[in-house]
Amino acid sequence: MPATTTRDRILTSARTLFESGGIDDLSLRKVAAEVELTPMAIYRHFADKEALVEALVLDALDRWAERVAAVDIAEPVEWLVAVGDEFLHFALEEPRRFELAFLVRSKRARRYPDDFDSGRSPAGRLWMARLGELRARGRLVPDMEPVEAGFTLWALAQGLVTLHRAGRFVGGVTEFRHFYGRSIRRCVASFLTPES
Amino acid sequence: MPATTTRDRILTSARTLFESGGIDDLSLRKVAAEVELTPMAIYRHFADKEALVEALVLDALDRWAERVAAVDIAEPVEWLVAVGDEFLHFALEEPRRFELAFLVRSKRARRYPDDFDSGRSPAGRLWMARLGELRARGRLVPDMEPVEAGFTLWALAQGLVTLHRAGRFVGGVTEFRHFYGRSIRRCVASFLTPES
DNA sequence: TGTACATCAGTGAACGCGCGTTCACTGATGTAC
DNA sequence: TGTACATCAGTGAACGCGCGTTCACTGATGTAC
Repeated sequence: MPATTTRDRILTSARTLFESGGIDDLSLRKVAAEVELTPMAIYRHFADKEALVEALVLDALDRWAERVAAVDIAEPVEWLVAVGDEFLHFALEEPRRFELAFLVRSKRARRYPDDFDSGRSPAGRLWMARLGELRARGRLVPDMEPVEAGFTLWALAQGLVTLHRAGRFVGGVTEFRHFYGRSIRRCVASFLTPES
Repeated sequence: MPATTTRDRILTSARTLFESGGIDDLSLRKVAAEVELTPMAIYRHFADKEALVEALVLDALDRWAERVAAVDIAEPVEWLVAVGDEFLHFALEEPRRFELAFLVRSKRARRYPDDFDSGRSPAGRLWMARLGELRARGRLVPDMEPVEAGFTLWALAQGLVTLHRAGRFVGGVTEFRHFYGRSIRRCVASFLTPES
């Protein structure tokens, strides 16, 4: 038998509920029913509903950091493209966790440029490092700061995913993947000076 | 005295409520209170709440089409950049209408690529025309379809605005405007072959 | 070794809220003959 | 010219729902002396 704490079981249920129907499907009463507890028991473990959601956001941010850390490519440009792909996979495979990490307004959300300049964001630290490397090698276009390049790439990825999620892209997922891949590559390329 | 119909007064109230607090602030009961009618009177003019929201979406899409149509610049590249700016202004000046036009999932939403290829979207017709012109002049990068360029630009703009709305951008609005402008210009430039 | 007490997870009933929508209706206005 | 009737905007009460959170409580477990 797994030694899960009640707190963990609450979190797991909350995540499951959120995954099935987003924030509208997440109510303390439903969580309680799944965990087979009284709604009030939840208050023993979380101050209120907001605190529970914050915990879910943290979990989602961790998951994203994990995914980024798992990208094992040395060449910085290829690494950036691969992380761009990872962003899409995250959005497609765990759409609700993606939503928690990137769409929900939360105190835990990362902010440009402070959290990235300061390395407070684990995932941000990684892409800042690659972009910094490129800059050191003189491969970034003049006047292009690493943090600006990263944020722009992020915005493009997020925009594409948002439009896809909002049903603005008619074709199937495969077609969207290709479109997304081309866009990201083009965007990365536009930051770079041609290799000598 | 203005000859407004009850339907119009309902729509106006609904828009006002939506503008103040988004979809959560929009209830038939509140609309009714503002119009000084019974909630049930609304059903005389709209089938149900969803129909009312659809009407708001249509209104927002019209507003966007209007704004795009008002951009009076002949040179296609400059026009594209100006429309990119217009997108930001729309988002900042009428954030809720922007939300209705670009973030709410709706049957009326424009879809890539059908609605743009077919000219069903009034705003889309305009940017397709400019990009088509650039392509005819051989100014688009090889293999770049006008509709793909347009959608990519849209995605970048939407991503930047989404991140800003989600509080991911720390600096003030002015700083964001500059960042946004640079990104859009770079993106447009990346679609173009250098002028001969 | 036994006992008094604090801690802590969880209960159960209730409060007060706002929601979309149903149903059967009223009363004024317009229209056909 | 008068009358019967249809149309149509709007009313008012009620239904049934799910929500977050309050309050006072129970009963088991651990701990200090």
